Amino acid sequence: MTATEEILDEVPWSGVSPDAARRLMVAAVEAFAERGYHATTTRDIAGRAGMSPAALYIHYKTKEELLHKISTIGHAKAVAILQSAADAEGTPAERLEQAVRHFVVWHAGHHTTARVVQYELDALDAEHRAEVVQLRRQCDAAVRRILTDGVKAGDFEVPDIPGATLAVLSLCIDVARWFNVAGRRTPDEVGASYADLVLRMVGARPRS
Amino acid sequence: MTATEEILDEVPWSGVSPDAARRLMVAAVEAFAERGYHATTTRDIAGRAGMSPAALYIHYKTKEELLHKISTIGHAKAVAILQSAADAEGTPAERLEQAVRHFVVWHAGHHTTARVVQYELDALDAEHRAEVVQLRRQCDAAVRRILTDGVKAGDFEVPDIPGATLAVLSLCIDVARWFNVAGRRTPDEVGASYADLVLRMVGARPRS
DNA sequence: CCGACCGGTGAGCAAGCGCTTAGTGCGCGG
DNA sequence: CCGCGCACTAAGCGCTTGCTCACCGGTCGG
Repeated sequence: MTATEEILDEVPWSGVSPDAARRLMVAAVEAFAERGYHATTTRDIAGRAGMSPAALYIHYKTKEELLHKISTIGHAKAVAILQSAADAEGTPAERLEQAVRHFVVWHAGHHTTARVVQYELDALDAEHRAEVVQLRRQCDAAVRRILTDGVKAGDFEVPDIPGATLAVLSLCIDVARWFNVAGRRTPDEVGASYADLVLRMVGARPRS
Repeated sequence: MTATEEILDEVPWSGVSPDAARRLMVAAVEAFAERGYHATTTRDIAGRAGMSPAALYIHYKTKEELLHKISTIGHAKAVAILQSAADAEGTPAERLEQAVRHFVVWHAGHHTTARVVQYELDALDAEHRAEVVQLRRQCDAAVRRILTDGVKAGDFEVPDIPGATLAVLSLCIDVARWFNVAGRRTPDEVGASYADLVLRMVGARPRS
């Protein structure tokens, strides 16, 4: 099994139990991704899960708690993907290639989840948002570490490492916005293409 | 006056009249950018404009019409920036540099407007959304034209022109999401930096 | 000097929202 | 075969929402 298949096979909330709570979470992810958090009603979520509106409140205190749980699970996965690439063996170019490819494959393959995770952050209340922002900083740190290593080794040519880190993450994250299952590109293709684009952005010397 | 200053000086809705309608539009842009379309109430918009809730409906039929007008004006500006760069004299690299720089300067300098324009599209009703999607296609066409010219001239090395077009626009658009006035970067700096990154992405030969 | 006009207001309607509560059906230990 | 616990529902509460409407005050042509 390839790393790509691993990323796509795993349903992010497979660890959520009981079954009814998971069904509600899946329904919420779909609804939030389609219409946005504020435009989604608790009745809509419960309806998609085949339950009455009140059932939601047996498993979650509020609608916002649902979003918070989704966001936390999603961000944890993002951090795991990027840190795993940053910690991997190999040249900085290989690690950056892996980071971007896996990160993009995840955003494309799970674009409904990713859309919620990346674009509904403002709907969280202050405390929960602060929690999630911490996880995002870890994403930033992982990418920055790879770039720094590459510059130190003389493999990358990057005048502004924080700026380049931001641009790389921004490029990958925005995949969740435009990726469309009906489109011609598979997650794998986008991942490979984006890895190539990013290596060029950081001025990686072609492998000899 | 530099092109950058021109882009930033012009308030996008300076052509909106009468004065009260413009004040309402400015208020709506701020509110939509801060909290999102669905989380913004008509009372909030009217309040920011210093008017009663009912005043909104003298100048706009619905809250959605306000969003539609904002979106149309914003997209028209985006199309103008990109087409102007595509039509400009100069090498493909120079035209691409100008397109990205001006587009990014606009997204950073008017990041509240840009956020609404780029991220609240789904809140439009079907007919209005279709209208705006047409304008977005023109953005795509302008960038694609520059890339095609560059490849034909042998100046760029791009294996997948539609894919690269998408990536370039995606990178620029996402600036509206993360750009923060309190941050250290000015719109000009981000624009210059992003133009450089994009030229690398398309494998532009360094100018001789 | 007047009355038509028009941008703006105060009050409020119908609908829909997040969430609660009293009650129901069902599985399971004794 | 009973009765308890619990996941779940029907009904609905209090509130906010987008939007409306009767009314008001300043301006201006005649």
